[in-house]
Amino acid sequence: MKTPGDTDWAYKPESSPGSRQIQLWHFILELLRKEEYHDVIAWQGDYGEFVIKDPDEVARLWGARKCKPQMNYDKLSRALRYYYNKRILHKTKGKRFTYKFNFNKLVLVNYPFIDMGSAGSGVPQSAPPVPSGVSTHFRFPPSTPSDVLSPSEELRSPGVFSAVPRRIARGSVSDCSDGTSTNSELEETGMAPGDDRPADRAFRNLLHPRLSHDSLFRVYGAPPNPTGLPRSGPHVPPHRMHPEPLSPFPVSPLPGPGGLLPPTLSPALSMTPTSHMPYTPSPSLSPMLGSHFSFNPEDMKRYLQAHTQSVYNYHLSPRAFLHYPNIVIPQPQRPDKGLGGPAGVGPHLTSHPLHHQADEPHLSPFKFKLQPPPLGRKQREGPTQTGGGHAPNSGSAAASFPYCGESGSASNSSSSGMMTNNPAAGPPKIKVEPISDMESEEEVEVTDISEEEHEDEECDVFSPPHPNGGLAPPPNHDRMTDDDDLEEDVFKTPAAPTSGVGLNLLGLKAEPRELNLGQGAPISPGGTRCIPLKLRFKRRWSEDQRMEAGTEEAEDKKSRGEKEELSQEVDLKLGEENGDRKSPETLAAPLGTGQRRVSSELQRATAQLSLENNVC
DNA sequence: CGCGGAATGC
DNA sequence: GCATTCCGCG
Repeated sequence: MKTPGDTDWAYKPESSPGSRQIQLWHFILELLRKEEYHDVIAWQGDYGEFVIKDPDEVARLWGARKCKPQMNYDKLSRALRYYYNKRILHKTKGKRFTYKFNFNKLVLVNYPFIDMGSAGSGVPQSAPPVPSGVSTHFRFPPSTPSDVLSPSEELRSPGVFSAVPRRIARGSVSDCSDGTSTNSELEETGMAPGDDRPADRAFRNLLHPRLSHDSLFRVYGAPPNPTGLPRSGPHVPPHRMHPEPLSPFPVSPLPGPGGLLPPTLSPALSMTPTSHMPYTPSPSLSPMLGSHFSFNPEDMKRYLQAHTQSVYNYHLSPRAFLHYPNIVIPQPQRPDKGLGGPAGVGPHLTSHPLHHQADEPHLSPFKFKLQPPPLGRKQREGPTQTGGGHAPNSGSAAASFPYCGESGSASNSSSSGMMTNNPAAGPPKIKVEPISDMESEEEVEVTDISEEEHEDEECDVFSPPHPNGGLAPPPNHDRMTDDDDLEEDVFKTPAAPTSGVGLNLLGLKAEPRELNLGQGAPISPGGTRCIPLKLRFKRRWSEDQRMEAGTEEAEDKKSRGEKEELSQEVDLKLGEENGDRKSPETLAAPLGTGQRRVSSELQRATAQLSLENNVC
């Protein structure tokens, strides 16, 4: 059902300016971070909440940007509304023109570097939706200093957002020229000196530039509580939090030996140290998507370890491991709340740096999923003209959005054919969003940034305690049906490889394997039998789900929930009834308590791995 | 105001 | 995919 090309739209960097036209939410973010526009739109309220003070103006600006003179708030708001389903935004009820970014889910994958609030001054403390209160900027932790890029090199690149533009007057709409150059208005090449604080600036430069195009990596930590409100169950150890939300730089912008990454900032990210990830994927592949992936065991091992560490330390979703069927993922136990552990902050987006050597910027094939595709209306339409040639990198202004690159191969996709005829095993074309977790994540999801939401439900309407809790996914049917083939392919490939590789991998996984779910599935060496692997994964996945219950929004689809439901949905409902989320034990129950023990072991194993590999 | 379906365009 | 444009409904 899915082809590499069609599943990733949400993950691709393309959703950001540069490759295609700017998206509304990007634009909004852009405006939000500029003081010049604080009169028209500004952060307000809790994290992510913003109010459009002057709808018409915002619409005008938007229209200008898109060269749609006819734009008006009504239309713009429609577009905004579409984001509800995408979970990028939601409406703050009761407050006019007030919306809120769903930062828990949305991870600015594409724009992690966005400043939410400004740099200079503008940001209202209340507003900075920025995670971790750390600062008002999104940032992603550099892997290692070296990795981070040489300042010199990066300095020149103006972040699109970073600058301080001169504004575009309302009239300046003129620049419709673009079409592609997304930022007419922002063409600030240089940043306005005025408001950039050195540190700030340095930081930005540090972050964006190069890394930006691999935006895939960044993530953004979930913000536990930017507002500083006391929370009963803080995920973040106090000492890790930066007290001053406003301060863009609670920490030195320059990565120290340890890099920014340290838990301090955005644990969310797993940008594991590059040094650990010499994993070299095949060209364009995302392990999951690609039909093939070639890798070298050693790298893989390192990668795995690094990742494990990340997961372990930061609570990243182990799901990320799903990409590597041959590997048994140690599953860190999710501490029930009390353990805030290192992870503390939230988390959640994991990335997989796949590039190789440390000094290289990562261009990762991994993609993050922002959200499951909206169910959209029925199932109309079929023309998927994917590739439509985007006229992307027109190089010219590239300055602003350095990304572009990638997408090439995959994105073109060939998907169109499939969609239309999609034989689809079961439901013709139904997407099961609520449980997107399972369905879609399986293919690509790496992210999921919202794990800790359960503790702060107040902040996100869209992410109530997860009903999914009770769900006990069938080990192997149900949703496995149609992706099977593909999955199989993907999974198989790596395993099958000749003896050499295969063995190595086996060795790698051997250890964890024992810990893994007891007698999960027999696995044969050489990968002859791949199926088991798959099953194992499924299982793992299931467990994962339970462990992370609470994560996804169960309801997100509110109304939609009633529409088409699959049996799975029913299960979800069960969980929903119960106001509070189930304890892990409860959740685990379906699978057998034995697993819990296993988890512990896994945890230990993971820890060991971490230690061993704890290079950074 | 705000919502969301439908059609349409790029 | 992502709007844009219309539009009826509450």
